[in-house]
Amino acid sequence: MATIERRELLSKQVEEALREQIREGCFAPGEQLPPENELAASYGVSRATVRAALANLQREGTVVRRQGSGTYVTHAASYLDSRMEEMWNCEDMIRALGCQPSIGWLEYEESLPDARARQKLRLGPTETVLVVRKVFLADGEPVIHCADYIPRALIKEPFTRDDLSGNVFDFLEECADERATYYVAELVPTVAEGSIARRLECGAGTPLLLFDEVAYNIEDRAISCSLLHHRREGVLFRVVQSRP
Amino acid sequence: MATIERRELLSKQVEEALREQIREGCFAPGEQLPPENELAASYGVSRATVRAALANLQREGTVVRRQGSGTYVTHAASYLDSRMEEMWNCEDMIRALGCQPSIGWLEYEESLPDARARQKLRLGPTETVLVVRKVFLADGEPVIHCADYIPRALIKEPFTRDDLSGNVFDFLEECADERATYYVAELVPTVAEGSIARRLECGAGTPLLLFDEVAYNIEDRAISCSLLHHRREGVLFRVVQSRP
DNA sequence: AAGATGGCAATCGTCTGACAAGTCCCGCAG
DNA sequence: CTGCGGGACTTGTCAGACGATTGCCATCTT
Repeated sequence: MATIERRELLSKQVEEALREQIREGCFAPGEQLPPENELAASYGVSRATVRAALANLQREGTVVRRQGSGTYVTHAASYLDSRMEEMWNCEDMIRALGCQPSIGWLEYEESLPDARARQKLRLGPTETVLVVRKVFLADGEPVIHCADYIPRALIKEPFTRDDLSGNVFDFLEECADERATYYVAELVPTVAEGSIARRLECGAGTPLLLFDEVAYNIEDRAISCSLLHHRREGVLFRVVQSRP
Repeated sequence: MATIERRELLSKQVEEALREQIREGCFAPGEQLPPENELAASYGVSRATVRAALANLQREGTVVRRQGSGTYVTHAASYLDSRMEEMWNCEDMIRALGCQPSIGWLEYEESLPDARARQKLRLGPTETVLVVRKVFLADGEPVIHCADYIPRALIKEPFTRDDLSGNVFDFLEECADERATYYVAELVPTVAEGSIARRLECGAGTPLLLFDEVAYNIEDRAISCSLLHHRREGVLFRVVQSRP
């Protein structure tokens, strides 16, 4: 059964098109965008649709809008590729740093979840999870230690080791027909120790950033949780906050 | 000259009202919101305005909208108070952790900026900055070491030590008539050492989270930059990412 | 009885046209 | 040269309509 490609919302398409144009430099930071009416005409949509797209770009800080004046591209637009919101998988994260991603190590098992995962995934006492542990390399150097927990009951299709080497959201779409609509990540600064220090090939005491994530589907049910230990000298992520 | 209170956009007011109702539990996670037409009627605005508000709530992950079905409050809504986007100042940050904020130490000076600040603020070689360093306490315990750099030329009003004890954005609005429209924060995991370890009263090697921030006004000019060292066991921040 | 099918109402997405509110610029009077 | 309008332009809001999708329910088929 081939997955039916949901037609994407028009406003989403316009939003992506504008973001792409900004990314490519068609509109430079500081520059004023064409007025909404012109944008609407050039994309062949209504002004309401353009406004929905611009609202999203404004919320993410890519543009600012001033009533009576116009819509302007901000400096923050130059960080479009290294923004946290784009960080839906480790490989893109590594590419955003300008490095080549690869998998350094991978193991998986089916088991009863620990208390933490059971609570995060809201599982019953007998339900099992698929645990996938892997290390991502950036230009050959280990930078992320990742542990994904997926409720076993969700997985409907048989899978191979290869299916697990991508990111967990792609795996869920393929083998569980579940789509992650949003996730909640908790950020905890920590230091390397034990097996994680060993697998990341860094000394105990190296500063790490831990992401403790839970992903939900559109029905608001937890479909996976992950522990991501990030090791990296220098900037790890950028966060842009706007207050229109 | 009293600052003229800009009338806030209607959609922004509706957005804030809805967020408040959700925060207070009038609409629980999982619950369906009234249809857009009803919301519009009950707030006395047009449906377009309600839709603009809902679009923002959706983007921040507080609600999801399903065409043909309705708008639903998500689990992520329960994290509304501990979300990173609300983190425009250290005191709120501490309050979000359930602690009482206070200032433990404060010093300031006017000086030539170091290369880092000069570059971030795009200053000429002779321009000076006001540097404010302080330590925030949560229930009496030091948790944040903060260093703000403000271009001296921006400050038009005389100020006292008290003006500096609030957050930098309030200070800028009062004494420089500048409003921060957005900021870019870079997250760096690090460990305590030297004077920062001493002022945060923690041993060298304690994991810290460093925020390297630059704030911009609506004209996209850098108006301040800050270095924030956060010390805290357990969860520091939550990030919600949605993919509608 | 159980499942498949079709229609219907509810809801969000998009369109159209208009007006209000705010900003910017330029000419004009002083 | 300076200050003051006024008009053109742009974003914000309004109103009403229709299209697209979903969920429900009655009906039909097996």
